[in-house]
Amino acid sequence: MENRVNLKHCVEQMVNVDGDESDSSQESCYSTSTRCKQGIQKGLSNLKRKMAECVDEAELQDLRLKINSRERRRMHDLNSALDGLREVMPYANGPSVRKLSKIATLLLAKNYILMLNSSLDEMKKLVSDVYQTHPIRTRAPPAHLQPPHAPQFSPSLPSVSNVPTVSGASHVHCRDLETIHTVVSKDSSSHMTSLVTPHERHMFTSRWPVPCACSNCMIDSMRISYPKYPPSLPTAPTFHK
DNA sequence: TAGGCCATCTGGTCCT
DNA sequence: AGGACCAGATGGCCTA
Repeated sequence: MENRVNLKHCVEQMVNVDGDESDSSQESCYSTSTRCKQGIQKGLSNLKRKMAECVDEAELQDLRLKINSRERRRMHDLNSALDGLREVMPYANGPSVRKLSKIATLLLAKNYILMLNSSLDEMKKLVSDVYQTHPIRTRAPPAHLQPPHAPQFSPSLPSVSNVPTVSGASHVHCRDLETIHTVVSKDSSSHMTSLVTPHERHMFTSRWPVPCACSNCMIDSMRISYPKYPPSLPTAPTFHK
């Protein structure tokens, strides 16, 4: 926090710089920020004007605290929203499981939405096929009786309840899971039980290249979406307590 | 110990 | 004018 020194002094310097462009004292405060320099060249910003008006040190301090508090609250709200997102993700939610990082949460959410959309399309196609195969015996319900939303059941969808909870694992990949999961599907239970991991189930049952929601597949997508970030991407996401 | 992730502070910019 | 949003900087904590 070396640069957080003497607010009053900095503001005074800013004002001086605006009054006299040849003043080199701006370098002491803003040598690290080109954006600040650009702002100085444009003239007094609202904030600078406001802070310059605060002749009293205590008044200036109060203003700073107020702004800091607002920003803190804004970031807390953002984090709360991210927590809410984590809760509905098809991933371990147990108390002993480390939290997904922010970037991992967002990318997993994106993949999950893609997966849900594809599952929905697949379901629509299956329903359409059924009605075409048995046009007489199976008749579509009247339009006014049809539900407004897509059916909730999807045999190929690794829903929140389907995806296993792995406690205490810092690096989780669907291929690494040793637990045998019994897929609750009346139509395909015979062969589905032999697929031991969610990843295998996913790859077996997905008709299209739907992204798998497991952490490692998600990281693969991170590499595609963010070729430059992070500079040295781990092979699996890290988790926090 | 290096690197990743995070919270916080800070000033600029934009919007209402 | 005030607040929201954004990005840069910094330091702390944790893990491999």
